[in-house]
Amino acid sequence: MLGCSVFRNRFDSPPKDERMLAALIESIKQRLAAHVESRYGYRLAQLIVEQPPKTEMGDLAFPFCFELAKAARKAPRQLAAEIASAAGPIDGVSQIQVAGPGYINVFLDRATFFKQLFQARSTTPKSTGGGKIVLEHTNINPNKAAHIGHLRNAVLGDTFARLLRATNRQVEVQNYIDDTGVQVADVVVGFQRMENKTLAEIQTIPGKFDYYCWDLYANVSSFYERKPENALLRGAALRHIEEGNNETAELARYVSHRIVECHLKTMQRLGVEYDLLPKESDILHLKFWNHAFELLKKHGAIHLESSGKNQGCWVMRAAEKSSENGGATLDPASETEHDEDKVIVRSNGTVTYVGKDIAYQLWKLGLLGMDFFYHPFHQYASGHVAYMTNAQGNREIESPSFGGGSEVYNVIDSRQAYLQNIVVAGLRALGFKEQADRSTHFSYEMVALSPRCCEDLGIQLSEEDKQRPYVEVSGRKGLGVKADDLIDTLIENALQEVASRHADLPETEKRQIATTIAIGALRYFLLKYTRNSVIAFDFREALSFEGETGPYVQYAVVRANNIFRKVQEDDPACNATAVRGAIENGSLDSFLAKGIDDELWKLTYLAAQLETQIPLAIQLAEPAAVAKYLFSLAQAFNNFYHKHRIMIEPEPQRKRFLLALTQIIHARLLLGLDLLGIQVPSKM
RNA sequence: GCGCCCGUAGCUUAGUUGGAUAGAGCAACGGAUUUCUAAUCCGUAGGUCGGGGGUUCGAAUCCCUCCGGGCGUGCCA
Repeated sequence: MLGCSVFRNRFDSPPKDERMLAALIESIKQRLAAHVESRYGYRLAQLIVEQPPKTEMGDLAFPFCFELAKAARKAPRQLAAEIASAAGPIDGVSQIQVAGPGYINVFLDRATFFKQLFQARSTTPKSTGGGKIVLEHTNINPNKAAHIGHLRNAVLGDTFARLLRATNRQVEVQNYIDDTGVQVADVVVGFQRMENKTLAEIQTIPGKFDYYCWDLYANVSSFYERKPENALLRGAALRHIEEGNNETAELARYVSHRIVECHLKTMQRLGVEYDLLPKESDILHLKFWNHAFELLKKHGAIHLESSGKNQGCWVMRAAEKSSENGGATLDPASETEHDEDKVIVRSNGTVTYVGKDIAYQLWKLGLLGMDFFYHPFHQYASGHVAYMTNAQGNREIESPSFGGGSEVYNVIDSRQAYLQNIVVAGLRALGFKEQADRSTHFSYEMVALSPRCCEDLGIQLSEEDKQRPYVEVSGRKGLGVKADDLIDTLIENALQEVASRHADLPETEKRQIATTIAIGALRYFLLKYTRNSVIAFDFREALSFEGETGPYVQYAVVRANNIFRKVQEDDPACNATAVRGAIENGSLDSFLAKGIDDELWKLTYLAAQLETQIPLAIQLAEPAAVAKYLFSLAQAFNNFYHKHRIMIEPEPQRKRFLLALTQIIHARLLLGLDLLGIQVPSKM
């Protein structure tokens, strides 16, 4: 379905160096640093490399002469001139220039670079070592349908997992199921007390169960407000669910499992899959918490409060949360002022979510000395199986091993930063300092609704809310855009476009193309914003297929495929094998030696940068960096597409060169999109 | 009150961890298609980077302060 078959095996020959650009930069850096040290006796603290503002000024810029100027007591520009003339020659570098007030600008050998880039098999540097990474994302309360906020979480987490895996890291994706929380309890109360339904009756509810519960959940709030005694039902239900082995717990189990199935289905539409679904109920029933509780008590990480507002609770104190060694060094004078304290165990003996989360985090890092049982829960079309935890089972039956990660990323929205800090503080208090350092709260801002979006949805806003830049999504109020609705709308819109362009295609193919475009649009939309930017959701922007969107990038790939196909139809000798051959047997050397002009070099160099963008995106934990980069590459390619008609290019060598460049870009766009979880349709 | 985040063009935003002339998209206006399909491209216009002070060769980026907005600070999650 992707690309045309002729070009599929274009990277058959072994690569010279998989990390060609990164390796080249590294070797140039080392050369320059060594030169500076030997000549000026100065060791540079860090060697910053950047890109000059214009291609004509060079490919790499080194501003270190400004730093060196102080130590060497010379003008930066003079230093730069000395170094530029004395540092060469360097492999892969054609010349070194002095620029501006003292930059050292390096020009790469374009012909050599182009050939190496063409032959590079992989554009992702493989990291060495590093154990398993446990990546937790999605974590939707199993009591209602997924909404756009959940989609942002899942797409960020899924994309980050893809990026890590692309660099050869082992990643285990976990989707935590809070099946014993208040939100599930609320829906259970709704079924039992508002609708008076038995389990058997609930089982016969047809259609989208998550949608049914979405409405029910929204109505429970007003049910609680109606009579004070109604509100007491929640606590009772929660207690029954936690205890297990009763009718309420059975009902909760059915509801949560059926909704988890709905969530998996929704997420699969976006290409998001999981390895493990750990359930909170299993953490409780397997006494993970009891064990963690003992550890916390033993290390003095939590205290039983004997007076004040938290009397009878086990709390983690503010001082302990920030304490490095976990020792309680509280000022006795401030004993009564504990606004920052966090209750871990309530006075009725039940544990809060954070407490359970500490136990879970310990297990994820292999520090608990306990394990779940597992069973296959869901098999994907790919054959991949998502396992679910169990509170009982047979250890003899072979199941994959889960947990015990050396690093943990928790994809959780930024509003929970306080709680995430407490979880990490808990690790520190137990003496697991290194593990605490390797636990990352992968935080992101919420998806809110723009006032216009609320209008579109027919939601009445108060005058106050209308003045706000955005309105928060609220599952409790049923205020939000459901994920499946949004995806359906996107597909319908895309289908209209496809139908208008390709009326002759069979219906199933039209729908398949529309779906690929819709998912591409949605994933890109959720990824193009950096993590700490609030997305004020707006239908017009989310449904757009033009400008900075997923379909724009997909379109560039489709165009490249069209070039390959058309050119070969027109000139059978000009196929992928011939192009590769021309590069490898040196018959293009004379053309390349004449020089790749600035315009085409700029494009080549941009295409090479995918491999530096990936580690950057991982280091910053910022998938948006890859999305932004791909858009700029697609944009540059579209410009190229208009300027150069490859099919009618009369000069054979130039024609092969342009095709080779198109292949280079096509391969990077395809790989980059795949890392974002975006596929490319056969036609657009 | 305290803590964290944000403020860049009319709107939505990026900015390579302090570098050269702050980039995009949308919207607006003017152009380009008998084409490797225009879900595209080119051009025009639009910026006191919230205000002020500081740090230094150099600040949208770091520090201080003020203004404006958001989130958190639950025996909810």
